Amino acid sequence: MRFSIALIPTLKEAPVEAHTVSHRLMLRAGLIRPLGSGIYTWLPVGLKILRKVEAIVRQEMDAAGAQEVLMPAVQPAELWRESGRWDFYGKELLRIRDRHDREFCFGPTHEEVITDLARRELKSYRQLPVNFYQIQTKFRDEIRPRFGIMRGREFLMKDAYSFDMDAEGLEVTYRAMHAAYTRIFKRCGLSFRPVEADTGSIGGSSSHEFHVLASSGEDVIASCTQCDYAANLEKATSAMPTASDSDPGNSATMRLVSTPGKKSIEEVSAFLNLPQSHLVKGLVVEAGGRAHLLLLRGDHELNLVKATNALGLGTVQIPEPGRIAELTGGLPVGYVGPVGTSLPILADRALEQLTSFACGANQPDHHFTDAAWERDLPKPAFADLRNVQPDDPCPRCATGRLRLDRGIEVGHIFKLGDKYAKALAVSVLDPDGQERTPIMGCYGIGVSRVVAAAIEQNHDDNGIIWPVALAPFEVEILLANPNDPLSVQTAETLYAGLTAMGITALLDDRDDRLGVKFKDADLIGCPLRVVAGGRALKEGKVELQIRRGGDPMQVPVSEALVTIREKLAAHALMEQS
RNA sequence: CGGGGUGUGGCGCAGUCUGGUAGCGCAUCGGCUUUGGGUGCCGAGGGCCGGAGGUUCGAAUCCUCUCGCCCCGACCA
Repeated sequence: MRFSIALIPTLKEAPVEAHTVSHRLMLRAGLIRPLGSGIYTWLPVGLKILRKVEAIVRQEMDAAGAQEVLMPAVQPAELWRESGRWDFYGKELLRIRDRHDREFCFGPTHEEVITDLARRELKSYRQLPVNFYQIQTKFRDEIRPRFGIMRGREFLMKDAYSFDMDAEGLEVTYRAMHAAYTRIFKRCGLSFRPVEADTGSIGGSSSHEFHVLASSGEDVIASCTQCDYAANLEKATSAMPTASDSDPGNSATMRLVSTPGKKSIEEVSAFLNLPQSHLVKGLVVEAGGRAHLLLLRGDHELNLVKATNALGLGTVQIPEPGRIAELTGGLPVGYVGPVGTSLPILADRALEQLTSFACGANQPDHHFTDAAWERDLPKPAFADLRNVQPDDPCPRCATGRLRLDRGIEVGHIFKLGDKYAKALAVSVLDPDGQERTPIMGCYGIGVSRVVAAAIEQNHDDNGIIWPVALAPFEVEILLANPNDPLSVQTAETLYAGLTAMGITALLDDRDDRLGVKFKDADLIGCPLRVVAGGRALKEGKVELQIRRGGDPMQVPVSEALVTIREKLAAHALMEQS
């Protein structure tokens, strides 16, 4: 591509509303332009990157035996009513009416459509297992779109849906997808991690997320420093710490102490001169239409997903501050505790080991100290309710410790079970001629999000640093002096030579100063930069520079093509290891 | 949806408090200059100041309504 005639509208400054690195760089490098909240046009260079990701995904899905289809973006409401999601899905579902006033939605996902296809076309166990996928535009009417492409409303997604005869079959398919995803992100040259995930509202028995590691990631993932245990924070658990870690081992009798105005754990801890780990905090939550008291160690943090799962009463909600007083009979926030409360109690399992602790006294401005289970209050039910913390012991191996990293979720695989197949009455005949409901799995990759995530992970102050596998062009040739015939000839020869070798190149042939071209080249971030012309050419050489870093090198013009090919190959190999 | 902010040439902003008919930098176009890190100079084009209504002799500026966008929160593969 020739820069001079291409639409590559680079910007010195990004619009103020763009804060995220990838959002700013995508705008500045001229990859995308906004059209509305959470919707973007992909410009020529940006589209090339998107297509690179698509191609890798497509190749690996095909190689894993999945079949590509393309389903409608617009789906009849009837189908969604059949699965029960028309009412359940909420406002995120963009609903539309046609001229006959019939209801439709713009698909945020395609379980219904694929399941409808399956019930029409799949009749026999001989047709299974099958796995269908598509790469398609989705629309989810997010409450608050943000971070540019990262969390847009319209986005490009690869979604796949598998049908197996039984759980064993699904297990095989699921593993194949796990392996395919691993190959995909590896080939993209990204640093990533598959983690165990909570199955959440979609249900199903098993789930893994694939996260691109980036300090700006929205999600927190825990992983073991010794073994391969990794899970997202919602799901991650730890081995029980040994009792001596936190237990004060105090047998003094329980005392009521005055703690005027001391509401937070920090305040109470400082006031009573006790470590936060010797305090028990009470959190009033609502679930299943009534209030519950959750107990956590003072230095621990509530995990809402775990609490929801443990209570088993539907979503656990944290009430508004005013509402808490209502639920506790007018008690100010900060003094709720387990001693003498009328609320049902669920305690984090870490508390079981505490032989004595301080806690709110259920009266304003007072706490108890040296409270002990069974002596001062009955032992409540215990469950894992907290977020793991760095250095917690690994739940899987004996020796490892957990570390926490930030990640961007780019892929998610699910064992769906028979939820949709049952709702839409899919059945196939088994070898005995009996009707059976197939077991489904679903597998998503946020294709457009991968582009943004790659930038979040690979950039510096000057711009994007593309992995070779995703780069819009593998090489950018800077024509140093457009008015010098020898420079022009060198650049053109290189450009033609690279093209003939199947190496994609961007030729910056604009009538501009070299400095301008350097800036744009850094911004756009092609893996290898070649300067044709200028001082190197005086000695019959061109200058090569790897965008990721290192010293520029000068090579004779005659050797340039071969050297470029070698460097790119070596670089790509390094990125995918 | 709750709270906060913001809308002025393509982008970044000033002007709004204290009404007098719109300005700066970048970008764009023309010319000269420069030519290895967003060169310097001269000149030009481009804005019904988000929209509607109101107050006023006069509104970017004051009032009312409305729309878009951004941030925080809750929510979310």
